[in-house]
Amino acid sequence: MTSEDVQFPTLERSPTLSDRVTDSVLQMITSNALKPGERLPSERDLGIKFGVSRTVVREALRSLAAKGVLDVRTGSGAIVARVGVETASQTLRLFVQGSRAGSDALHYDQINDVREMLETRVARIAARAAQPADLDRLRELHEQMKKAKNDVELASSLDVAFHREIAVATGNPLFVVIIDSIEPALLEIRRKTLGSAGRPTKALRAHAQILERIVAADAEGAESAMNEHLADSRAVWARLES
Amino acid sequence: MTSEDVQFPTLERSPTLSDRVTDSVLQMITSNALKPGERLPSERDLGIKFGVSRTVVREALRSLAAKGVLDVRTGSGAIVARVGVETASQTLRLFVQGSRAGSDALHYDQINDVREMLETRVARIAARAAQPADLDRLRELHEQMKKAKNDVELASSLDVAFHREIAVATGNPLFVVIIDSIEPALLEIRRKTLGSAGRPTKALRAHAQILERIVAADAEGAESAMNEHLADSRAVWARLES
DNA sequence: TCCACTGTTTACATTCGACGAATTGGCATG
DNA sequence: CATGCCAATTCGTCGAATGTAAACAGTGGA
Repeated sequence: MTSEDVQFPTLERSPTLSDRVTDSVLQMITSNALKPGERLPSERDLGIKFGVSRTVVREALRSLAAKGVLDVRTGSGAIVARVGVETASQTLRLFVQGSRAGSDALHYDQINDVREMLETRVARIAARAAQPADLDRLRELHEQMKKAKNDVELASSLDVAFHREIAVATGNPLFVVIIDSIEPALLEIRRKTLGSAGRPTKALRAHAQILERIVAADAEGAESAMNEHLADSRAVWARLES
Repeated sequence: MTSEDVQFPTLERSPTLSDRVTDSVLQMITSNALKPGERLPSERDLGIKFGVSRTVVREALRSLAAKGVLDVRTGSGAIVARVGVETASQTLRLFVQGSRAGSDALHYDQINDVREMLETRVARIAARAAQPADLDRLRELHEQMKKAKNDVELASSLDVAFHREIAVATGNPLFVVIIDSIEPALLEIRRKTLGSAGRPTKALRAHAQILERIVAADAEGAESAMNEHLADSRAVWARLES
């Protein structure tokens, strides 16, 4: 009898030792057995507990630190951390960037779909949730953009930053992370559209109106103002692309 | 004058060697100097190039692998990869989970804001973008959920999976990642609301209508059907919370 | 000529041991 | 009781050695 009817196990790409340690520790964290702020045993002790060398433990901890769930510092040890906006944003940005190539590429229209969905809703929510400090920052960014009217590069950054700040004003970090993920694409678009004649002043006017509606806590008004702004922006982009 | 109004710089503790190597390689990747599919030099060679030990290189590569930008396999080497949906979703989920505790906690209402924003728009886009295969999967999930009416646990999973599949049907991976990030929260909610009397059949009816509108490629109809479904779901939730 | 097998080489996986550097906490001193 | 110093802890980095998996190239047979 040859090996014809043997059951081939679903050959699980043998996880490396450090992968297994990573999963194990990660699961302890996600299951809340280890809470943020808590300190893990030393690398040496972990190695003993898992029966692996310290090198393996180090690589596992290093992976978790890269994911943002651990903060490991010299002399102190590894501390369970909460994944911050920066980490989440970075990963999502890498995801978007990576998805923009290849056959199943993320098309510009798809990013724009996300943007429209996000920004209209964000404008609405910001209008009813913005705190005084948020409004101050928005005003400040708007003023800076007025002054930077002739510097396309700087104006683009400020433009995108203005939109981001509206997301911050909602008080919902998820909105911030999402807008961060498409930030490079937005910046790219902005650089091109702002070069178009008359765009800077028009964009400034639109921003002024959005800001005014947010300050007035007018959710509907803020949303429709943002909607117009986006529609206009889209029109300019369509003209440039052709 | 004491140290009352001095600006304490966020003293950046000296980046470790492997952190610097990580940044260096990551920058090569984001700047497209290294394209997806390309192979990096061996760990040994990298160590020589950077003037560090192989251990340091290994930890750096391991970090990048955790971020999803590298795929390192035994015998072959490290290959630049595109960050996949799974990696992005995982990080975002960890972010959401971590944000649900503490004083600045992510409140349920905030997750619901994201959900409403996402699902209404997703339903609309899916209606005009869904492919036959997507529709098949949606129908299949719906059928399964019909059968699982009495198993709250299973029905909850299928319910959430149905919503996720609508996001998949848009063909836009960003929507999928976003819905994945709030999946645990959705599941939690579903488990509770589906326990309520009469909910299962009502949810099934709503799903049937959404599915029908998507199949009919009726964007407006799909959006409003989803809107009703969400409003209803929210009402049940509000009743349960009080 | 083409294909399958096999041995070699390359590259990662893991271990051990050692030393340096940063942090912490306790202890001695004034 | 406050201060400053020392010692223990823990991570950071290095180097060498051995095991394992994948790719490669050469060989023999059909």
